[in-house]
Amino acid sequence: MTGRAFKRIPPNVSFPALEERVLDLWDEIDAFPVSVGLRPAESEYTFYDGPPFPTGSPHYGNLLAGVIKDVVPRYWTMRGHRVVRRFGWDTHGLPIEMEVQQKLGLNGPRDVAEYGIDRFNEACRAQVETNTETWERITRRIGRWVDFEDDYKTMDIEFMESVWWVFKQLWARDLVYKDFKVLPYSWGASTPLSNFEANLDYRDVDDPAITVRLRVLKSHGPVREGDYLTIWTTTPWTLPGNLAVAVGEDIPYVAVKVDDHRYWVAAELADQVWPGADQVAATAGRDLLGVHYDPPFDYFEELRDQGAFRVISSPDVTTDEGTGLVHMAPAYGEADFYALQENGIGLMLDPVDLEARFTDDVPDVAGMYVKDADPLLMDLLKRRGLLLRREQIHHSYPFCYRTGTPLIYKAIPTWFVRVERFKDRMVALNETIHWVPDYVGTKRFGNWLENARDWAISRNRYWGSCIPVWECGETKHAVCVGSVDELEQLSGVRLEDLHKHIVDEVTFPCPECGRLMSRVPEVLDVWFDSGSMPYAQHHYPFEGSETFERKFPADFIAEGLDQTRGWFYTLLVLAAAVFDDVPFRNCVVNGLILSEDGRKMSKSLKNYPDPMDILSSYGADPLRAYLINSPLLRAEPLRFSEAGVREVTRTVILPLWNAFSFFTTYAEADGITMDDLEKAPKAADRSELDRWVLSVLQSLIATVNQQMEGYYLYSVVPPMIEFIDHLTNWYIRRSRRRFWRTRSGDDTDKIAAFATLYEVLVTFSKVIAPVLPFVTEELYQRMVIDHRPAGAGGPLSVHHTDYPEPRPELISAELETDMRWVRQVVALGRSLRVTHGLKVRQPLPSLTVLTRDEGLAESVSSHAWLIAEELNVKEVRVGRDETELVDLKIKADFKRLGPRLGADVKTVATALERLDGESIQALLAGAATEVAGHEITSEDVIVRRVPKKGVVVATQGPFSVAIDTAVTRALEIEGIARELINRIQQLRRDGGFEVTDRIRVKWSSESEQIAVAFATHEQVIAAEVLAGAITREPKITGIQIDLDGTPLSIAIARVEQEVL
RNA sequence: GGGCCCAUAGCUCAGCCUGGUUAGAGCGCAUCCCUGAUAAGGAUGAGGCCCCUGGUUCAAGUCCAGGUGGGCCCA
Repeated sequence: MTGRAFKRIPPNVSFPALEERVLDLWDEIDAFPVSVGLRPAESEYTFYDGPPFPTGSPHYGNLLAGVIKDVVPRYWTMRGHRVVRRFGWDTHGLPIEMEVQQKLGLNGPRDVAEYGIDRFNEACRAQVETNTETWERITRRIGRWVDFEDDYKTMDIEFMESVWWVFKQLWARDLVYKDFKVLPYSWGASTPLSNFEANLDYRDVDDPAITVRLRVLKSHGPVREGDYLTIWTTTPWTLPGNLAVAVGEDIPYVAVKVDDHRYWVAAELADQVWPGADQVAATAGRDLLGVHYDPPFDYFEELRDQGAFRVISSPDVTTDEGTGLVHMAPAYGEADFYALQENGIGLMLDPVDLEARFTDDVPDVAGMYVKDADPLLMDLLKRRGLLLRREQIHHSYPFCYRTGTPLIYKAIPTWFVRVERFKDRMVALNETIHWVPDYVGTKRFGNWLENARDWAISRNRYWGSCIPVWECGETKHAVCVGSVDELEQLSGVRLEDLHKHIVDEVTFPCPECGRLMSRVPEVLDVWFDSGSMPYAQHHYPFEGSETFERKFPADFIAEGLDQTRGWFYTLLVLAAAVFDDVPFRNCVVNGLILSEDGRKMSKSLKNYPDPMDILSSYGADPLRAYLINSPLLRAEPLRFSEAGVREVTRTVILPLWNAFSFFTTYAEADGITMDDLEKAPKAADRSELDRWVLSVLQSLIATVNQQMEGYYLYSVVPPMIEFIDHLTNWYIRRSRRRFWRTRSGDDTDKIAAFATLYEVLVTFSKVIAPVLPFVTEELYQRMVIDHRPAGAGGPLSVHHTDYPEPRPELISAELETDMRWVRQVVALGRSLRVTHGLKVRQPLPSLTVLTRDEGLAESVSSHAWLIAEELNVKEVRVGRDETELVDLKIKADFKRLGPRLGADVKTVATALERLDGESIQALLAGAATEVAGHEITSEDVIVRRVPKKGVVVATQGPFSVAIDTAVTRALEIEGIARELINRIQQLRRDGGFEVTDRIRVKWSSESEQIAVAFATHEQVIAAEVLAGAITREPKITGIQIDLDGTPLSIAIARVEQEVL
């Protein structure tokens, strides 16, 4: 035990500076690794880090994810589990490639090829390394404990080899296939984009819109040879790729006669396309099916033999715009592609290369960029007599968010995972995952799974994991390679890097024909990396199988709502396909952080404060609590506001700090030591206020544990704020005097108070430590570590301690209820004083609580002294007869009567309101009354209390509070004495006196009242202001004070204690 | 176009699942108080077509349908 007294902690503090010191302390004592190592390996609680792209610097979204991924592991660590936290880096993919392209001044794949894929990929690798530094700095600053040394990067060979293994598992289960897919395609980046990427940059632009006629070759049903089909398109460049025209089977079509020609068009659009023209024939779309026509261009005439150039059916045809006959080019529209396949035209025709230039198959425009070819193609159509109309349309069109070039839709050979085959299993597995909030899992993610489509996993890029498939150019035989060893066996080459520029060099003979096989050119979607991380981070199954098995599935992951289709999905796809298991058991999903104006945070708009600035002016603790205690944790968006961060400092951190400062101030003043606290009576024997605050604390612990166990992080901070209110605005406020009682024979109560506050502060620090790791650490260091005897063992950090668990023996529901009533009575009493202009310093004779509720009456009378002291009244009475001061009004209890009386409830309610006082009394006394034909008892009504005119009464719920305002002469004098105390205290403060300084008071005044007050209450005044002597002087040069209109001079001076 | 979510005080949000007749909190604002925690703390007050329109019901902020506006994801 240590006999060293507590040292005063000043109330003013710079939290950011404090946090920096705590960070250094953590480094010094290896706090994070020790916190992991302290817990037994068998108790492992697994957490997967969702790897971020190390592009740019981290934004609030990353910080939020980081905070959640810190709070939960800190909690479970304190609950006794080992939580290993490896940082993960998502190092591949378009974001990095684009960053590097810009840096190197490369525009698109042609430049990359010229620059050299090897040099390019190495540049990407270097870029990743440079970006990681900022991340480490800000992650450390926000207090996130995560291991940057034992991290994993998706570009490490071990990781990439496991990805190959995962791919091969799919391959072996026949879950991989190759097909065309029409994708948004950026010719600037020479790559297909995801739909998400395609949506990033829509712009309003002008495009051509042309109406074209196609000649019918042969009569067919209502259609005659020489008729024309009318089609409409905004992408003339797709016309050379035309293979069919689609109609809706149930859409009515008509032929109109113009200049002796018959034009087919949807009936609904006929007037728009051919205003005023005569309709000479009509039929349903289904009768047009099979009509042969002459294509707009004749480059691919030979395809007619394979079924092209006829009218087909498509459910996607609408009559919203155009002509109701839709030009179909399988390479440039997803709907086109499927419609043609459905109609047995399995052809692919794509005369456009990967840089969006026409191939030599279209000699008229060969080599031209497709959009530039539009005018030429239109001229050609005109010359062929097919162009009916040429207009401009203003519409929004997608652009590549990276290169700013217009996107086109284009069929790309693509590798797919057959997700549809096992999606039902995924749905079933998902039902076993605990999602917070739950609707994200059941609705949003569940629905998404039910509609899951096969996953396109290939990308035509450079910096990524390779698709480990080698193909023979001759026989098309394909071999999937699942490891470095396997590749070595096949090729004799042992690779030490698995990136494209290395792997593509490796070839081996085809087992079927003996010619060389080479790797397919595509790399994998980066999401394949992310989804493989449970296995690949441990280099499973090549090593670490035991580790992997222990850590799969994860107990907990957390990411943003936008990952529903991203990480959450790919994790589940691969886990379900390869292990038939869930990849994680609990998932916390957070919402999106918007700027204060409700828009997206945008670097270019600068509509939000820099995260690092917030951290250095407010600190990490308030930012963490602000983010955790926000709609974000319900997966709803938050408008980020600096004021919100400040608010947390004021409502949570400062009060806690003030309580801490209060304790140390008086502990120092009194020379309190740990030895003293050890001698405190045990909790059950302490005063009621002590037992109450300990009970409230235990209840808080129960609540917080329950919420944390359910991952309901959003329910954690509000009860903590409530507790802080109980602690500071009631416990400390009402206990203050107990802390500054001077040393005497019986210090038991004072020591009990100190011990209680000590226990509360230390325990509460542990409770809130996962959310506010810094300030709680400081408190723990000063309160616990500084007073630990040299050589004694024990946790070196609050984060090494065990999380508090509720001690039921300390909880008293009854006491908590009592105090709730007391605080309500006090609130009403305060309100009465304020509304009637009765200062609290003026003592009043009495306060009366009126209620019919016996329990409430009991609570109040057994705590009368508390209320009296707080409200400065001489006596607190409890009365049962409310009618002296309030009028009782009753109202129907609709909730009870409604179901019983149905429509009659209204009549009864009206009748009840008209009841006279006597009947009300009788009813409330227990008599049943007949009202409007129904029997009504006191149970059926709600009582309202209205203060009578002319009394000082306030009511709330089941009780009323009245104050006697008659101020006697004695009370008036006492009030003045309290004013005097107040002024002298003010002088002490202004004079910069220590709370322990003794003083001498001299005063001078003409007022008899003041003289009487000093004389009558000299003892009290002297004791309150620590004055040894109070003397009246005829005239002094003290400070002039105006006491409610009466002039007064007071002078105080510090005196040595001996003088007392 | 589809799925999911959101809309309540000037601002940020509870309440809605389980309907009940005076809709709450915090911030901000105004007025005031207290202070042996003092660059804190507290009280009181003003401030609401609970997005709109229908429906169900004795009764709708709450349940249902349809709109409007916003967000995320997907077409």
